[in-house]
Amino acid sequence: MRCVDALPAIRSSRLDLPFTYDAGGLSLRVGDVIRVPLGRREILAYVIRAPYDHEEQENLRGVIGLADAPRAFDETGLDLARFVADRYLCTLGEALSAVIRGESLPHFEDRLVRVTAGPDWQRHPAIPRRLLTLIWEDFDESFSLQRLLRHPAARRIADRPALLRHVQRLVRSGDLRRERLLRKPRSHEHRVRVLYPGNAPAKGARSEALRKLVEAHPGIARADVLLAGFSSALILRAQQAGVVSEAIERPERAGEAAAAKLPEPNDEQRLALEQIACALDTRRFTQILLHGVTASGKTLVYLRAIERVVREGGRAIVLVPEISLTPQTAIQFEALFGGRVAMLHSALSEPERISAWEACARGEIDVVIGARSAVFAPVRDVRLIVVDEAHESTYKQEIVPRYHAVAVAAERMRLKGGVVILGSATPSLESYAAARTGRIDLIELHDRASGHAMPRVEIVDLTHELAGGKRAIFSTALAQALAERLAGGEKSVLFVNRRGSARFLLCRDCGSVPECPRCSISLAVHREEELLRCHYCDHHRRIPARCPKCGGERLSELGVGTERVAAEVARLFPDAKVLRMDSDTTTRVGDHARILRTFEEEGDVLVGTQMVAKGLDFPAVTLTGVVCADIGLHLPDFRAAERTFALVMQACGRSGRARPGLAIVQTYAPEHPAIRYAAAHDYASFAEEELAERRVLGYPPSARLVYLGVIGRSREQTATVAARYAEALRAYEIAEVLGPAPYPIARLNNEWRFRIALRTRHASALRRAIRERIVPLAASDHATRLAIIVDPM
DNA sequence: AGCACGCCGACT
DNA sequence: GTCGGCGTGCTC
Repeated sequence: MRCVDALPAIRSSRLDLPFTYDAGGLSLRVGDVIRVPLGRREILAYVIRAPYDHEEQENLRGVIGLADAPRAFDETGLDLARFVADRYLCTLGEALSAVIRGESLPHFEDRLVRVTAGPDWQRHPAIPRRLLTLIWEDFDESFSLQRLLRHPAARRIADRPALLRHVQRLVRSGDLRRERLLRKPRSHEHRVRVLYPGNAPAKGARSEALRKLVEAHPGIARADVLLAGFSSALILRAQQAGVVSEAIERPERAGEAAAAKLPEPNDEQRLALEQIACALDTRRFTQILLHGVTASGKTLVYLRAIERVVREGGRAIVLVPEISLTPQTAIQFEALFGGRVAMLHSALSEPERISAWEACARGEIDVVIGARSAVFAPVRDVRLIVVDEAHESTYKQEIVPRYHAVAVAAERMRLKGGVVILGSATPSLESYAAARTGRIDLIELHDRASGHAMPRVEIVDLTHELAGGKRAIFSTALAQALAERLAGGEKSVLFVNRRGSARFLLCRDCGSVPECPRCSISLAVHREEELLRCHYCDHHRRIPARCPKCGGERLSELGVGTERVAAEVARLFPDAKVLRMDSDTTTRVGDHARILRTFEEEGDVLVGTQMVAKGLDFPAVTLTGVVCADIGLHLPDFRAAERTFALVMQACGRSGRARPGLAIVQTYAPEHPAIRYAAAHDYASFAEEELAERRVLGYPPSARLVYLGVIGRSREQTATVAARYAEALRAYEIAEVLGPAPYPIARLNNEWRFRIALRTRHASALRRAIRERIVPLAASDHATRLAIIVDPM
């Protein structure tokens, strides 16, 4: 009999088993989507083992047929999902959800059809009248169950299980009829909306800028233009006026002379490229840490290395932390590789995203650029994966499947005998330690490609500065440096790693601080919106004029954020053009680029969170200030020092990229190694010292770390369950068990959270123990959830 | 995840 | 006596 193993297309932490069906005469491949019976239902399932012969097996039900859909994944995708499931302790189905573009696959949709003109109120005393009115007055005659469950009004009436009960009752009484519909999304040819210059002259500066961009890159993707900060309204107007024209095209192969467009590498870059070429030629798995100071020209190394891979018939993936921050880099790639490059970013429409993914699977794409999920792109013959800014924590996915893209990239190249390049100015200590011991190769770029020196860094000790009760945001040195730039027409960038205007509101009379009712955290002050906001859930309320506790009027705002700093600059320098960039001001596609453009054209001071540290490369910036380097330094997180070091290094790297620059770092801890060494641009010394510290404390890379989060509504119950898991693990003696202890934020969204930290040198044995002993325990506990975080960031 | 089965309290 | 609550358990 021809058997086939298939995994139900149900995303659940239960039901982790593949089922075997009778394949009949169907020819099926791994990743095909099939229709199969399961219990009394028909469901969709993914083939995870192609048909194989097996002696007569009883009770096997037959595959109904192939769903009319593109293949959901290929062998590589399945291998990577297996790796993720094993390494990060999730089910195969959960791991596959990262590999599969769910939107492009068929799915069953439950639909409800109204049968009666109106339900008999009396017959359904248990169903809220408002729900009946909603269904019979606001919904169509036929509607999807999903829509009802998501409808805001319905959610206000009852929670999901209750709504399902009510619906079931209406179905049974005959007022509603259930239908199950197989929805098939259509498959897309890879088409891209592109822009060409038109004949009409542009009117207006923005229109002119758009025309220039399109003239420089005829055939540029519309999505790239959006990302570059041009609004769709502006593009539409320019089209109507004939300044640009739009076409829908099938991307073409780039010209042969691709390499000729690239600048010549300098000596260091040439050496790096030779080493990469050697690694590629061995066709054996190699990881290379490309440690290059900011502005050392790592991008040119990437471009040339990829160009070589593609020239020899291979393909490449480029991972970037966040494309919207670096649209210019992305445009460089497109200019070089033309239609053979697929950019997976947030400005793409859903069909564009699907079509790009499918074009990868069809072999039309040589170079994929995207955020962490692009590591799963279904391209074949990948010989090189570049991870830019590889130390960034955005490569770790915070939701299930909680994978790290760098680990997945390494696994992918290990399977294929390819090369991973980890590019960074401040490598993670894990990768640096691996390079030091020779487990991965190391290439260093010491010089800025521009030839300019690193900026001079001044540390300002705020404990001295603010002695005598002086409370200012800017030290004398920073205020003066700002004044000088403004007088000289140069630009400044100020970093504050906190958004809003203040971290909390303090009553000077009774000492109380307004806290989030759902989380154990103080509410941040947002002056512009006049709101107190929780940065962890969406709770917000008006800023009170008096203390809600005691009615006192002496309310202070403590802990500065971007808003407050921007306001302070405006107060001190009323003529300065101040811009602010943080997640509050960059909610739409293109906002980053728009703010940066305004800053370049007319801005004097840019105030922002860490996000301004990337992709900002303006010659006129000669001053960067870190307003308070200590934010984050004392967090209960073993990476606190590493993060602070990286932030200060990045911040300093923004200054003086074309002229001599200055960086001022304000801190209460001037002697802290993270700050001292960053100011000296001395990565190696910082790494040595921090690695020694990690060794003593048993933190990565000296040991592997796993967090088990136990989360539930009841504080006592959650604590008890967590203690039970910890006890069970202590009995194993394969890991040091710390805790359980409350999370740094013990309550989030009305749920209590306890954490067990596990430190071990036997990671795989620990994973097995968790999988075999703790996961089943957690599955049977209804009051709590278990979150497993392997190798936390 | 669905959907059965199965066992206890309040209504026709 | 039924209806319907939700606790376990199974689905190739």
